[in-house]
Amino acid sequence: MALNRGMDAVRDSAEAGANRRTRWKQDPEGVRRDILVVAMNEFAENGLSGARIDEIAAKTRTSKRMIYYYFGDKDGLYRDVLEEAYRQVRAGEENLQLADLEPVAALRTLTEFTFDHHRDHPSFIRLVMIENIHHGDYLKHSEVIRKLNETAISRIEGIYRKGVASGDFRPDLTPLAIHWQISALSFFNVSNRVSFSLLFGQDLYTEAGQAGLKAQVAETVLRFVARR
Amino acid sequence: MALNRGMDAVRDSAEAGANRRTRWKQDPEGVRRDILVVAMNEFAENGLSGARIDEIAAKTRTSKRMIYYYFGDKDGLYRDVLEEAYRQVRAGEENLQLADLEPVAALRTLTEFTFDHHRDHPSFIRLVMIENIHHGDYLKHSEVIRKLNETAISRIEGIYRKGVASGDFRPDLTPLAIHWQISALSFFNVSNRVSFSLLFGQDLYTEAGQAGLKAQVAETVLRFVARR
DNA sequence: ACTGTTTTGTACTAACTAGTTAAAAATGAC
DNA sequence: GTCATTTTTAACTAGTTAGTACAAAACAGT
Repeated sequence: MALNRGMDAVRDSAEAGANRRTRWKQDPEGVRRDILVVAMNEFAENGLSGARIDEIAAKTRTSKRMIYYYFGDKDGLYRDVLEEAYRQVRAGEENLQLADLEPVAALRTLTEFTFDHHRDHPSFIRLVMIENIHHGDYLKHSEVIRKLNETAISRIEGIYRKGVASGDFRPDLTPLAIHWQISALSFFNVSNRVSFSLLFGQDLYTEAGQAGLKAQVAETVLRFVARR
Repeated sequence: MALNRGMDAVRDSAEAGANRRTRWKQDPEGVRRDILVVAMNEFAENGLSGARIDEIAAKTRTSKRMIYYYFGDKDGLYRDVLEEAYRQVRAGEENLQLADLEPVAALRTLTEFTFDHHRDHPSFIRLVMIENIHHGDYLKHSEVIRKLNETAISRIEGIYRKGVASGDFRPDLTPLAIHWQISALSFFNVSNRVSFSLLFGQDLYTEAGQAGLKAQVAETVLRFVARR
């Protein structure tokens, strides 16, 4: 029974990646990815010390042995999960085309996109929360992640420059400050959803409430950068 | 050696509470409080599953046995820590006197106070983060905490009403929405400090940076509620 | 068929960790 | 002095958990 499940899984993932014939042998990449996906959920759900290797193993198509084969130990797995999470989220941001828009519209679009994007990636938000609780011990040692974040700032810088030039934006801000505002409001909406709705009611987290909140956040950011 | 430490500790806390003669026997309240303080730090620092009862016990003046004597189990201790944290933070907010101020000044004062207050209570912020990661499992079951939060909203409501009446504030907002904004910006500053400064530099977290950020947050809130 | 890589299963261990037992001593109210 | 409450000490248990040992099979390139 357990043996059958294992065999089928291997066959499935082999078939899935069988388009290209002569590259890899079985499906090491598939197995790695399978483990990463499951581990991301488990770490996001339970924290670093809360997540259980046996539980992760049970939810993969493969075995605990393979986790150690590919990731060494729990910390190694967590580190790779974190990097993968950042990579996924940043990859999703690349589709944005803001160059054609006028600055006000561009900033509104970017803010609303960020709001939605964070909302659509709660596991990522939770991993960032967890990493903050751990004082960034793992973020510190990942060079990969730092490089992924320069884009965010330079994207805003482009919009902001145009806005100042056109007279729509006030000239005394930094792109970093604007990014901080957008991040704070979009992040908090996801990170503190549980406690906020528990203490102050669900109104902000209905579909209508979220739509209103998104509009409110966009307006806050626009009012913040607007010339007086 | 360990014995001496234990004995001295008892004597210390007994002396500390020895002003009133004939009330309590030894110092059960003192012991409870000692444990709570240590446990709050440990839970805030390491999370619920990351915190170790033995470690907490070692850092108190008393013993592991007493933790179970007073709090039953780990969950009970965590629950009491959470309630104590909320009580402390809300108690600190009571000194605020905003009734005399005009609405704009009152809202600025409240926002700046909240910004500082969150910054001065990182352990509380971390406990809220942890509670959010645990889906509010413990917050849910605490009736004490819910009651502590009605004040926050009604305080804002008072200011907001006056501001709308005076024509300073626009009339289409709810006190909850304003509270959300103030909370989001003040909370994020503490909760995401590690990851943000790691990814985007320390500039916002120097003394000057924080002063600027506080002014910026206050201005954001004021622009948000201002009439156009 | 040969060979190195990938994959699996099972059982194991060594450390850790929440929680307990049990007995005794100190304390203070009466 | 009696007695219930509070406090201490240190060993112990039972369950959990990260990580390993070992043996063997399936696979793919040659």
